[in-house]
Amino acid sequence: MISKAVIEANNLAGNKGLDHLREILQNEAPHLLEERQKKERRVGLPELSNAEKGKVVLRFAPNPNGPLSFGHARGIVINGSYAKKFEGELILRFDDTDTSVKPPLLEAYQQIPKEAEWLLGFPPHRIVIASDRMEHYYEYAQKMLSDGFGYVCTCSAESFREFRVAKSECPCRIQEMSTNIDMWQKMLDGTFKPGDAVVRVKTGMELKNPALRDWPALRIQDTETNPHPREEIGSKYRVWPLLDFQSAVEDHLQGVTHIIRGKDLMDSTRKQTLLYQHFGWNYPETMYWGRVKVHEWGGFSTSQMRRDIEAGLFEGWDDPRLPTISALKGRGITSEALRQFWIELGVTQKDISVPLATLYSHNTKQIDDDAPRISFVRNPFKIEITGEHENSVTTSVHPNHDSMGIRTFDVSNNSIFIEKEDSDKPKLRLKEFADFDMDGNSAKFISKARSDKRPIVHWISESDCHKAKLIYPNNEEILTIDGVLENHEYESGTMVQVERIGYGILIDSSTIMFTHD
RNA sequence: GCUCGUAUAGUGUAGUGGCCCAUCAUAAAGGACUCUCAUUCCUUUGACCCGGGUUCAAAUCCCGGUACGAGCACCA
Repeated sequence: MISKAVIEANNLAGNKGLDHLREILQNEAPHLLEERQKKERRVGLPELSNAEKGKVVLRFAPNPNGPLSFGHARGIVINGSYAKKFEGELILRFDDTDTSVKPPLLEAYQQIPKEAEWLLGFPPHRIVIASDRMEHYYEYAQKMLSDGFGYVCTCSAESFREFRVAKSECPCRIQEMSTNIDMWQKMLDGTFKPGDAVVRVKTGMELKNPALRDWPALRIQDTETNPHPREEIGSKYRVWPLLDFQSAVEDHLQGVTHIIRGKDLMDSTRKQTLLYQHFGWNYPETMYWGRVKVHEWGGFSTSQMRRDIEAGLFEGWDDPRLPTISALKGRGITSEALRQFWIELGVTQKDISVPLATLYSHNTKQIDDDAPRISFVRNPFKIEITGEHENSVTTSVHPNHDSMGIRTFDVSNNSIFIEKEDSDKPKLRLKEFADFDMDGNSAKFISKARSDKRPIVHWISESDCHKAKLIYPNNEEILTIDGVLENHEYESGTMVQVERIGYGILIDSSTIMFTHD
Protein backbone atom coordinates (compact mmCIF):
# COMPACT_ATOMS: atom_id res chain seq x y z
CA MET A 1 0.00 0.00 0.00
CA ILE A 2 2.65 2.48 1.10
CA SER A 3 5.17 0.99 -1.28
CA LYS A 4 2.75 1.40 -4.14
CA ALA A 5 2.16 5.02 -3.31
CA VAL A 6 5.88 5.69 -2.98
CA ILE A 7 6.63 4.07 -6.34
CA GLU A 8 3.85 6.07 -7.89
CA ALA A 9 5.21 9.27 -6.42
CA ASN A 10 8.74 8.45 -7.51
CA ASN A 11 7.56 7.78 -11.05
CA LEU A 12 5.70 11.02 -11.06
CA ALA A 13 8.86 12.81 -9.96
CA GLY A 14 10.82 11.02 -12.65
CA ASN A 15 8.40 11.93 -15.40
CA LYS A 16 7.38 15.42 -14.53
CA GLY A 17 10.19 16.55 -12.24
CA LEU A 18 10.36 17.35 -8.55
CA ASP A 19 8.86 20.77 -9.07
CA HIS A 20 5.66 19.15 -10.17
CA LEU A 21 5.54 17.22 -6.90
CA ARG A 22 6.18 20.35 -4.92
CA GLU A 23 3.29 22.00 -6.70
CA ILE A 24 0.96 19.20 -5.75
CA LEU A 25 2.11 19.37 -2.14
CA GLN A 26 1.78 23.12 -2.14
CA ASN A 27 -1.86 22.70 -3.05
CA GLU A 28 -2.75 19.68 -0.99
CA ALA A 29 -0.49 19.71 2.06
CA PRO A 30 1.63 22.84 2.40
CA HIS A 31 2.72 21.95 5.95
CA LEU A 32 4.85 19.09 4.62
CA LEU A 33 6.93 21.49 2.59
CA GLU A 34 7.75 23.60 5.60
CA GLU A 35 9.43 20.67 7.29
CA ARG A 36 11.81 20.38 4.40
CA GLN A 37 13.86 23.26 5.76
CA LYS A 38 17.38 22.08 6.34
CA LYS A 39 17.97 21.32 9.98
CA GLU A 40 20.46 23.54 11.72
CA ARG A 41 23.66 21.95 12.85
CA ARG A 42 23.67 21.64 16.59
CA VAL A 43 26.40 23.72 18.13
CA GLY A 44 27.64 23.60 21.66
CA LEU A 45 26.58 21.25 24.40
CA PRO A 46 24.07 18.45 23.77
CA GLU A 47 20.68 18.60 25.44
CA LEU A 48 20.50 17.71 29.09
CA SER A 49 17.65 15.33 29.78
CA ASN A 50 15.14 16.29 32.43
CA ALA A 51 16.74 19.65 33.02
CA GLU A 52 14.61 22.45 34.33
CA LYS A 53 15.88 25.99 34.33
CA GLY A 54 16.98 27.06 37.80
CA LYS A 55 16.73 23.55 39.24
CA VAL A 56 19.84 21.92 37.94
CA VAL A 57 22.58 20.91 40.37
CA LEU A 58 25.82 19.51 39.03
CA ARG A 59 29.11 18.70 40.61
CA PHE A 60 32.71 18.22 39.82
CA ALA A 61 34.55 16.04 42.32
CA PRO A 62 38.31 15.84 42.00
CA ASN A 63 40.66 14.16 44.40
CA PRO A 64 42.78 16.98 45.82
CA ASN A 65 45.94 14.90 45.46
CA GLY A 66 47.31 17.61 43.23
CA PRO A 67 46.22 20.75 41.43
CA LEU A 68 43.98 20.49 38.39
CA SER A 69 45.25 19.07 35.16
CA PHE A 70 44.15 19.39 31.57
CA GLY A 71 41.76 16.46 31.91
CA HIS A 72 40.07 17.92 34.97
CA ALA A 73 39.28 20.98 32.92
CA ARG A 74 36.78 18.92 30.98
CA GLY A 75 34.82 18.14 34.13
CA ILE A 76 34.80 21.74 35.21
CA VAL A 77 34.01 23.22 31.83
CA ILE A 78 31.24 20.77 30.90
CA ASN A 79 29.53 20.68 34.28
CA GLY A 80 30.00 24.40 34.77
CA SER A 81 28.65 25.25 31.34
CA TYR A 82 25.50 23.25 31.96
CA ALA A 83 25.07 24.89 35.35
CA LYS A 84 25.36 28.27 33.70
CA LYS A 85 23.10 27.38 30.79
CA PHE A 86 20.34 26.19 33.11
CA GLU A 87 20.93 28.84 35.75
CA GLY A 88 21.67 26.08 38.20
CA GLU A 89 24.50 25.35 40.55
CA LEU A 90 27.91 23.80 40.30
CA ILE A 91 29.34 22.09 43.35
CA LEU A 92 33.06 21.67 43.68
CA ARG A 93 33.60 18.67 45.89
CA PHE A 94 36.87 17.41 47.26
CA ASP A 95 36.79 13.63 47.35
CA ASP A 96 39.58 13.34 49.87
CA THR A 97 38.70 10.06 51.56
CA ASP A 98 41.87 8.18 50.80
CA THR A 99 44.91 8.85 52.94
CA SER A 100 47.34 6.27 51.63
CA VAL A 101 46.96 5.38 47.96
CA LYS A 102 46.24 8.89 46.72
CA PRO A 103 46.83 11.12 49.71
CA PRO A 104 45.48 14.66 49.46
CA LEU A 105 47.86 17.53 48.92
CA LEU A 106 47.19 20.40 51.29
CA GLU A 107 47.94 23.17 48.79
CA ALA A 108 45.37 21.74 46.40
CA TYR A 109 42.50 22.76 48.68
CA GLN A 110 43.44 26.38 48.07
CA GLN A 111 44.57 26.11 44.50
CA ILE A 112 41.76 24.08 42.96
CA PRO A 113 38.95 26.57 43.71
CA LYS A 114 41.03 29.36 42.19
CA GLU A 115 41.81 27.34 39.09
CA ALA A 116 38.16 26.33 38.81
CA GLU A 117 37.08 29.95 38.93
CA TRP A 118 39.64 30.91 36.31
CA LEU A 119 38.40 28.15 34.03
CA LEU A 120 34.74 28.88 34.55
CA GLY A 121 34.74 32.62 34.69
CA PHE A 122 32.72 32.35 37.89
CA PRO A 123 33.35 30.70 41.25
CA PRO A 124 31.70 27.35 41.98
CA HIS A 125 28.43 27.88 43.83
CA ARG A 126 29.23 25.48 46.63
CA ILE A 127 32.37 23.84 47.90
CA VAL A 128 32.07 20.56 49.77
CA ILE A 129 34.93 18.74 51.43
CA ALA A 130 34.22 15.06 51.97
CA SER A 131 36.48 14.84 55.01
CA ASP A 132 34.28 17.46 56.70
CA ARG A 133 31.22 15.32 56.15
CA MET A 134 32.23 12.12 57.86
CA GLU A 135 29.41 12.18 60.42
CA HIS A 136 26.88 12.10 57.61
CA TYR A 137 28.53 9.12 56.01
CA TYR A 138 28.59 7.31 59.34
CA GLU A 139 24.92 8.04 59.82
CA TYR A 140 23.98 6.43 56.53
CA ALA A 141 26.38 3.55 57.08
CA GLN A 142 24.61 2.80 60.34
CA LYS A 143 21.23 3.08 58.71
CA MET A 144 22.40 0.65 56.11
CA LEU A 145 23.37 -1.84 58.81
CA SER A 146 20.30 -1.37 60.95
CA ASP A 147 17.97 -1.61 57.96
CA GLY A 148 19.67 -4.83 56.94
CA PHE A 149 21.03 -3.95 53.52
CA GLY A 150 24.61 -3.67 54.64
CA TYR A 151 26.91 -5.90 56.63
CA VAL A 152 30.33 -5.92 58.17
CA CYS A 153 32.56 -8.33 56.33
CA THR A 154 35.75 -9.75 57.79
CA CYS A 155 36.77 -11.73 54.77
CA SER A 156 40.12 -10.81 53.29
CA ALA A 157 40.10 -9.07 49.95
CA GLU A 158 41.49 -12.24 48.38
CA SER A 159 38.92 -14.59 49.80
CA PHE A 160 36.07 -12.25 48.96
CA ARG A 161 37.32 -12.15 45.41
CA GLU A 162 36.73 -15.90 45.28
CA PHE A 163 33.19 -15.49 46.56
CA ARG A 164 32.63 -12.82 43.97
CA VAL A 165 33.89 -14.97 41.12
CA ALA A 166 31.93 -17.99 42.36
CA LYS A 167 28.76 -15.94 42.83
CA SER A 168 28.55 -17.34 46.36
CA GLU A 169 27.77 -15.52 49.56
CA CYS A 170 30.44 -15.01 52.16
CA PRO A 171 29.76 -16.18 55.73
CA CYS A 172 29.47 -12.61 57.04
CA ARG A 173 26.49 -11.87 54.82
CA ILE A 174 23.97 -13.73 56.99
CA GLN A 175 25.02 -12.18 60.28
CA GLU A 176 22.34 -10.82 62.59
CA MET A 177 21.73 -7.12 62.38
CA SER A 178 22.88 -6.78 65.99
CA THR A 179 26.14 -8.52 65.17
CA ASN A 180 26.72 -6.08 62.37
CA ILE A 181 26.11 -3.12 64.68
CA ASP A 182 28.49 -4.67 67.17
CA MET A 183 31.21 -5.14 64.60
CA TRP A 184 30.65 -1.64 63.29
CA GLN A 185 31.48 -0.38 66.76
CA LYS A 186 34.64 -2.47 66.71
CA MET A 187 35.60 -0.86 63.42
CA LEU A 188 35.09 2.55 64.95
CA ASP A 189 36.79 1.91 68.29
CA GLY A 190 39.92 0.33 66.90
CA THR A 191 39.33 -3.28 67.81
CA PHE A 192 39.48 -4.05 64.12
CA LYS A 193 42.65 -2.99 62.35
CA PRO A 194 42.96 -1.85 58.75
CA GLY A 195 42.18 -4.81 56.52
CA ASP A 196 40.29 -6.68 59.22
CA ALA A 197 36.82 -5.57 58.23
CA VAL A 198 34.83 -3.58 55.70
CA VAL A 199 31.20 -2.58 55.40
CA ARG A 200 29.53 -4.00 52.31
CA VAL A 201 26.28 -3.19 50.57
CA LYS A 202 24.00 -6.15 49.94
CA THR A 203 23.40 -5.92 46.25
CA GLY A 204 23.35 -9.63 45.45
CA MET A 205 26.13 -12.09 44.72
CA GLU A 206 24.26 -13.53 41.75
CA LEU A 207 24.36 -10.27 39.79
CA LYS A 208 25.72 -10.97 36.34
CA ASN A 209 28.07 -8.02 36.40
CA PRO A 210 30.81 -9.06 38.85
CA ALA A 211 31.67 -5.43 39.58
CA LEU A 212 28.36 -4.91 41.34
CA ARG A 213 28.35 -7.88 43.72
CA ASP A 214 28.19 -6.76 47.36
CA TRP A 215 30.57 -3.90 46.83
CA PRO A 216 32.53 -2.38 49.71
CA ALA A 217 31.28 0.90 51.14
CA LEU A 218 33.60 1.73 54.03
CA ARG A 219 36.99 0.54 55.20
CA ILE A 220 39.51 1.19 57.95
CA GLN A 221 42.59 3.32 57.35
CA ASP A 222 45.57 3.67 59.63
CA THR A 223 45.33 7.37 60.27
CA GLU A 224 47.61 7.15 63.30
CA THR A 225 50.80 6.55 61.36
CA ASN A 226 49.31 8.03 58.21
CA PRO A 227 47.11 10.95 59.26
CA HIS A 228 44.90 12.88 56.89
CA PRO A 229 46.90 15.92 55.77
CA ARG A 230 44.21 18.36 56.87
CA GLU A 231 45.17 19.26 60.41
CA GLU A 232 41.57 19.50 61.60
CA ILE A 233 40.98 15.92 60.40
CA GLY A 234 44.34 14.29 61.07
CA SER A 235 43.79 11.09 63.01
CA LYS A 236 40.22 11.87 63.98
CA TYR A 237 38.65 9.07 61.94
CA ARG A 238 39.64 5.49 61.39
CA VAL A 239 36.72 4.33 59.30
CA TRP A 240 36.48 5.98 55.91
CA PRO A 241 33.94 5.65 53.10
CA LEU A 242 35.02 4.52 49.65
CA LEU A 243 34.23 6.60 46.60
CA ASP A 244 31.02 4.85 45.59
CA PHE A 245 29.45 5.20 49.01
CA GLN A 246 30.68 8.68 49.81
CA SER A 247 29.80 10.03 46.42
CA ALA A 248 26.38 8.43 46.36
CA VAL A 249 25.39 9.72 49.79
CA GLU A 250 26.80 13.17 49.17
CA ASP A 251 25.10 13.54 45.80
CA HIS A 252 21.83 12.80 47.51
CA LEU A 253 22.45 15.18 50.40
CA GLN A 254 23.43 17.98 48.04
CA GLY A 255 20.44 17.43 45.79
CA VAL A 256 22.52 16.74 42.70
CA THR A 257 20.27 16.36 39.67
CA HIS A 258 22.77 15.52 36.93
CA ILE A 259 26.09 13.72 37.01
CA ILE A 260 28.38 14.08 34.03
CA ARG A 261 31.61 12.14 34.32
CA GLY A 262 33.98 9.75 32.63
CA LYS A 263 32.59 6.50 31.31
CA ASP A 264 35.06 4.62 33.47
CA LEU A 265 32.54 5.34 36.21
CA MET A 266 29.61 3.67 34.47
CA ASP A 267 29.74 0.76 36.88
CA SER A 268 29.81 3.28 39.70
CA THR A 269 26.46 4.50 38.50
CA ARG A 270 25.15 0.96 38.55
CA LYS A 271 26.56 0.29 42.02
CA GLN A 272 25.21 3.53 43.36
CA THR A 273 21.81 3.02 41.80
CA LEU A 274 21.51 -0.24 43.77
CA LEU A 275 22.35 1.68 46.94
CA TYR A 276 19.82 4.37 46.08
CA GLN A 277 17.16 1.70 45.69
CA HIS A 278 17.90 0.48 49.20
CA PHE A 279 17.58 3.97 50.57
CA GLY A 280 14.54 4.70 48.44
CA TRP A 281 16.19 7.60 46.60
CA ASN A 282 16.16 8.51 42.94
CA TYR A 283 19.45 8.46 41.14
CA PRO A 284 20.41 11.60 39.21
CA GLU A 285 20.49 11.74 35.41
CA THR A 286 23.87 10.68 34.12
CA MET A 287 26.04 11.40 31.09
CA TYR A 288 29.51 10.15 30.29
CA TRP A 289 32.51 11.13 28.27
CA GLY A 290 35.24 8.86 26.97
CA ARG A 291 38.95 8.90 27.54
CA VAL A 292 40.98 11.74 26.11
CA LYS A 293 44.60 11.56 25.13
CA VAL A 294 46.64 14.38 23.74
CA HIS A 295 48.96 13.41 20.89
CA GLU A 296 51.85 15.36 22.32
CA TRP A 297 51.43 14.20 25.90
CA GLY A 298 50.08 10.67 25.79
CA GLY A 299 48.55 9.64 29.07
CA PHE A 300 49.29 11.35 32.33
CA SER A 301 48.23 10.95 35.92
CA THR A 302 48.26 13.30 38.86
CA SER A 303 49.99 10.69 41.01
CA GLN A 304 52.76 10.22 38.48
CA MET A 305 53.28 13.96 38.09
CA ARG A 306 53.49 14.28 41.84
CA ARG A 307 56.19 11.62 42.02
CA ASP A 308 58.12 13.25 39.17
CA ILE A 309 57.97 16.65 40.77
CA GLU A 310 59.08 15.28 44.11
CA ALA A 311 61.90 13.47 42.34
CA GLY A 312 63.05 16.78 40.90
CA LEU A 313 62.24 15.96 37.28
CA PHE A 314 60.09 19.06 37.05
CA GLU A 315 60.29 22.47 38.66
CA GLY A 316 56.82 22.29 40.14
CA TRP A 317 53.18 21.90 39.20
CA ASP A 318 53.41 24.88 36.88
CA ASP A 319 56.43 23.56 34.98
CA PRO A 320 55.60 24.45 31.37
CA ARG A 321 56.15 20.88 30.21
CA LEU A 322 53.38 19.57 32.46
CA PRO A 323 49.75 19.25 31.39
CA THR A 324 48.42 21.09 34.42
CA ILE A 325 46.08 24.04 34.39
CA SER A 326 48.65 26.24 36.07
CA ALA A 327 51.26 25.31 33.48
CA LEU A 328 48.92 26.00 30.58
CA LYS A 329 47.89 29.30 32.09
CA GLY A 330 51.52 30.21 32.61
CA ARG A 331 52.26 29.36 29.00
CA GLY A 332 49.60 31.73 27.75
CA ILE A 333 46.63 29.48 27.10
CA THR A 334 43.45 31.40 27.89
CA SER A 335 40.56 29.98 29.84
CA GLU A 336 38.21 30.87 27.00
CA ALA A 337 40.27 28.72 24.63
CA LEU A 338 40.11 25.84 27.08
CA ARG A 339 36.35 26.25 27.43
CA GLN A 340 35.78 26.29 23.69
CA PHE A 341 38.07 23.35 23.22
CA TRP A 342 36.19 21.14 25.67
CA ILE A 343 32.77 22.23 24.56
CA GLU A 344 33.70 21.48 20.98
CA LEU A 345 34.71 17.94 21.96
CA GLY A 346 31.30 17.59 23.53
CA VAL A 347 30.11 14.73 25.71
CA THR A 348 30.61 11.68 23.52
CA GLN A 349 31.60 8.30 24.89
CA LYS A 350 34.28 7.79 22.30
CA ASP A 351 37.88 7.44 23.40
CA ILE A 352 39.70 10.11 21.51
CA SER A 353 43.16 11.45 20.89
CA VAL A 354 43.42 15.10 20.02
CA PRO A 355 46.33 17.21 18.82
CA LEU A 356 47.26 20.36 20.69
CA ALA A 357 46.86 22.22 17.40
CA THR A 358 43.12 22.24 18.05
CA LEU A 359 43.58 23.97 21.39
CA TYR A 360 46.12 26.35 19.91
CA SER A 361 43.81 27.42 17.11
CA HIS A 362 41.17 28.35 19.69
CA ASN A 363 43.80 30.25 21.62
CA THR A 364 45.02 32.15 18.57
CA LYS A 365 41.49 33.37 17.96
CA GLN A 366 41.34 34.63 21.54
CA ILE A 367 44.63 36.44 21.67
CA ASP A 368 45.56 37.66 18.21
CA ASP A 369 43.44 40.81 18.23
CA ASP A 370 44.99 42.05 21.45
CA ALA A 371 48.54 40.79 21.07
CA PRO A 372 51.00 43.58 20.33
CA ARG A 373 53.62 42.71 17.73
CA ILE A 374 57.12 42.65 19.06
CA SER A 375 60.49 41.92 17.53
CA PHE A 376 62.75 39.28 19.03
CA VAL A 377 65.94 38.45 17.18
CA ARG A 378 67.27 34.96 17.85
CA ASN A 379 71.02 34.44 17.72
CA PRO A 380 71.57 38.11 16.91
CA PHE A 381 73.92 38.96 14.08
CA LYS A 382 75.11 42.54 14.17
CA ILE A 383 75.38 44.48 10.93
CA GLU A 384 76.41 47.99 9.99
CA ILE A 385 74.11 49.65 7.53
CA THR A 386 75.59 52.01 4.99
CA GLY A 387 74.11 54.51 2.59
CA GLU A 388 71.57 57.32 2.66
CA HIS A 389 68.83 55.88 4.82
CA GLU A 390 66.45 57.59 7.20
CA ASN A 391 67.34 57.95 10.86
CA SER A 392 64.23 56.41 12.31
CA VAL A 393 61.67 53.81 11.33
CA THR A 394 58.11 53.52 12.55
CA THR A 395 55.82 50.56 12.36
CA SER A 396 52.51 49.58 13.88
CA VAL A 397 52.00 47.77 17.14
CA HIS A 398 49.29 45.70 15.44
CA PRO A 399 48.84 45.73 11.66
CA ASN A 400 45.06 45.38 11.93
CA HIS A 401 44.54 47.88 14.73
CA ASP A 402 46.01 51.35 14.32
CA SER A 403 44.52 52.30 17.66
CA MET A 404 47.18 50.23 19.38
CA GLY A 405 49.80 52.78 18.38
CA ILE A 406 53.17 52.75 16.69
CA ARG A 407 56.69 51.60 17.42
CA THR A 408 59.71 53.71 16.56
CA PHE A 409 63.27 52.49 15.97
CA ASP A 410 66.26 54.82 15.98
CA VAL A 411 68.73 53.73 13.30
CA SER A 412 70.91 56.85 13.32
CA ASN A 413 73.92 54.94 14.64
CA ASN A 414 73.70 52.44 11.75
CA SER A 415 73.90 49.43 14.00
CA ILE A 416 71.20 46.76 13.86
CA PHE A 417 70.63 43.09 14.61
CA ILE A 418 69.18 40.46 12.36
CA GLU A 419 68.89 36.75 12.97
CA LYS A 420 72.03 34.77 12.22
CA GLU A 421 69.97 32.56 9.99
CA ASP A 422 68.96 35.54 7.84
CA SER A 423 72.49 36.87 7.52
CA ASP A 424 73.48 34.59 4.66
CA LYS A 425 70.75 35.92 2.41
CA PRO A 426 72.53 38.18 -0.08
CA LYS A 427 69.61 40.53 -0.50
CA LEU A 428 66.95 41.22 2.03
CA ARG A 429 64.39 43.73 3.09
CA LEU A 430 64.39 44.93 6.66
CA LYS A 431 60.73 44.89 7.49
CA GLU A 432 59.06 48.30 7.28
CA PHE A 433 62.46 49.89 6.69
CA ALA A 434 64.24 49.41 3.36
CA ASP A 435 65.93 47.02 0.93
CA PHE A 436 69.58 46.18 1.62
CA ASP A 437 72.30 44.18 -0.08
CA MET A 438 74.38 42.16 2.32
CA ASP A 439 78.13 42.13 2.37
CA GLY A 440 79.50 40.20 5.32
CA ASN A 441 78.53 42.17 8.40
CA SER A 442 77.63 45.29 6.59
CA ALA A 443 74.53 45.98 4.54
CA LYS A 444 74.19 48.56 1.83
CA PHE A 445 71.03 50.64 1.53
CA ILE A 446 69.32 50.12 -1.82
CA SER A 447 65.90 51.72 -1.63
CA LYS A 448 63.18 52.64 0.78
CA ALA A 449 60.47 51.26 -1.45
CA ARG A 450 60.43 47.60 -2.33
CA SER A 451 62.62 47.13 -5.37
CA ASP A 452 62.14 43.40 -5.86
CA LYS A 453 60.81 40.30 -4.19
CA ARG A 454 63.72 39.84 -1.80
CA PRO A 455 62.76 38.16 1.49
CA ILE A 456 61.45 40.32 4.31
CA VAL A 457 63.15 39.81 7.64
CA HIS A 458 62.58 41.30 11.06
CA TRP A 459 65.34 43.22 12.82
CA ILE A 460 66.05 45.50 15.77
CA SER A 461 68.19 48.60 16.06
CA GLU A 462 70.92 48.24 18.62
CA SER A 463 69.80 51.38 20.44
CA ASP A 464 66.24 50.11 20.94
CA CYS A 465 66.82 46.62 22.24
CA HIS A 466 68.03 44.67 25.19
CA LYS A 467 69.28 41.17 25.79
CA ALA A 468 66.46 38.70 26.30
CA LYS A 469 65.57 35.06 26.11
CA LEU A 470 62.81 32.99 24.60
CA ILE A 471 61.78 29.96 26.62
CA TYR A 472 60.59 27.14 24.46
CA PRO A 473 59.08 24.21 26.34
CA ASN A 474 59.68 21.01 24.47
CA ASN A 475 58.33 17.62 25.43
CA GLU A 476 61.27 16.56 27.54
CA GLU A 477 63.35 19.67 27.97
CA ILE A 478 63.02 23.40 28.12
CA LEU A 479 64.99 25.15 25.43
CA THR A 480 66.21 28.66 26.05
CA ILE A 481 67.01 30.75 23.02
CA ASP A 482 69.13 33.84 23.60
CA GLY A 483 68.54 36.96 21.62
CA VAL A 484 67.67 40.60 21.71
CA LEU A 485 64.20 41.96 22.30
CA GLU A 486 62.75 45.23 21.25
CA ASN A 487 62.45 47.66 24.20
CA HIS A 488 58.90 47.80 25.51
CA GLU A 489 56.81 48.70 28.51
CA TYR A 490 54.41 45.80 28.60
CA GLU A 491 53.67 44.22 31.94
CA SER A 492 54.49 40.65 32.82
CA GLY A 493 51.72 38.38 31.64
CA THR A 494 51.07 40.28 28.42
CA MET A 495 50.43 38.06 25.42
CA VAL A 496 52.54 39.15 22.48
CA GLN A 497 52.97 38.06 18.89
CA VAL A 498 56.67 37.65 18.26
CA GLU A 499 57.15 38.60 14.62
CA ARG A 500 57.93 35.65 12.37
CA ILE A 501 58.07 33.31 15.38
CA GLY A 502 54.70 32.92 17.05
CA TYR A 503 52.75 33.85 20.15
CA GLY A 504 54.24 34.16 23.57
CA ILE A 505 53.65 35.49 27.04
CA LEU A 506 55.96 37.95 28.78
CA ILE A 507 57.39 36.47 31.96
CA ASP A 508 59.31 39.66 32.64
CA SER A 509 60.60 42.50 30.47
CA SER A 510 63.36 40.34 28.98
CA THR A 511 61.85 36.87 29.04
CA ILE A 512 59.22 35.46 26.72
CA MET A 513 57.59 32.10 27.18
CA PHE A 514 56.70 30.65 23.79
CA THR A 515 53.02 29.72 23.60
CA HIS A 516 52.47 28.33 20.11
CA ASP A 517 52.86 29.19 16.45
C1' G B 1 37.38 -15.14 32.17
C1' C B 2 32.82 -12.23 33.39
C1' U B 3 30.44 -7.48 32.66
C1' C B 4 29.85 -2.81 30.32
C1' G B 5 30.68 0.78 26.51
C1' U B 6 32.16 2.98 21.70
C1' A B 7 32.87 2.75 16.23
C1' U B 8 31.17 9.10 10.54
C1' A B 9 37.22 12.52 6.32
C1' G B 10 44.33 12.65 9.10
C1' U B 11 42.11 14.60 13.96
C1' G B 12 37.63 16.03 16.47
C1' U B 13 32.36 16.69 15.65
C1' A B 14 26.79 17.21 13.62
C1' G B 15 23.34 13.67 12.35
C1' U B 16 18.09 9.53 16.43
C1' G B 17 14.38 6.02 9.24
C1' G B 18 13.27 9.78 3.67
C1' C B 19 15.94 16.71 4.29
C1' C B 20 22.60 13.01 3.64
C1' C B 21 26.21 11.40 -3.47
C1' A B 22 26.44 13.40 4.90
C1' U B 23 27.50 19.17 8.85
C1' C B 24 31.07 22.23 11.05
C1' A B 25 35.90 22.91 12.94
C1' U B 26 40.87 21.66 12.71
C1' A B 27 44.98 19.72 9.87
C1' A B 28 47.01 19.37 4.81
C1' A B 29 47.52 21.48 -0.29
C1' G B 30 46.75 25.73 -3.47
C1' G B 31 45.40 30.88 -3.92
C1' A B 32 43.97 36.24 -2.44
C1' C B 33 45.26 40.12 0.99
C1' U B 34 49.45 41.65 3.89
C1' C B 35 56.39 45.22 4.27
C1' U B 36 55.71 38.80 9.97
C1' C B 37 56.44 31.94 8.61
C1' A B 38 50.73 36.43 12.12
C1' U B 39 45.58 37.61 11.35
C1' U B 40 41.56 37.51 7.65
C1' C B 41 39.32 35.53 3.19
C1' C B 42 38.62 31.93 -0.99
C1' U B 43 39.32 26.96 -3.26
C1' U B 44 40.57 21.78 -3.18
C1' U B 45 41.48 16.96 -1.18
C1' G B 46 39.09 13.76 2.29
C1' A B 47 34.54 9.67 6.06
C1' C B 48 29.34 6.55 7.61
C1' C B 49 34.39 -0.50 10.70
C1' C B 50 32.79 -5.40 8.17
C1' G B 51 28.77 -8.98 7.02
C1' G B 52 23.78 -10.18 7.23
C1' G B 53 18.65 -8.70 8.30
C1' U B 54 14.07 -5.41 8.90
C1' U B 55 11.90 -1.54 5.56
C1' C B 56 9.25 1.17 -0.36
C1' A B 57 13.57 3.78 2.13
C1' A B 58 19.24 2.58 6.87
C1' A B 59 24.97 6.59 8.82
C1' U B 60 20.40 6.12 11.69
C1' C B 61 16.69 0.06 13.83
C1' C B 62 18.03 -5.49 14.76
C1' C B 63 21.62 -9.66 14.75
C1' G B 64 26.62 -11.46 14.15
C1' G B 65 31.77 -10.32 13.54
C1' U B 66 36.05 -7.19 14.13
C1' A B 67 38.72 -3.26 16.51
C1' C B 68 39.47 -0.18 20.53
C1' G B 69 38.44 1.26 25.64
C1' A B 70 36.65 0.60 30.65
C1' G B 71 34.97 -2.01 35.29
C1' C B 72 35.41 -6.63 38.25
C1' A B 73 40.54 -2.32 44.38
C1' C B 74 39.83 -2.37 51.75
C1' C B 75 42.13 4.16 44.69
C1' A B 76 39.46 8.32 42.92
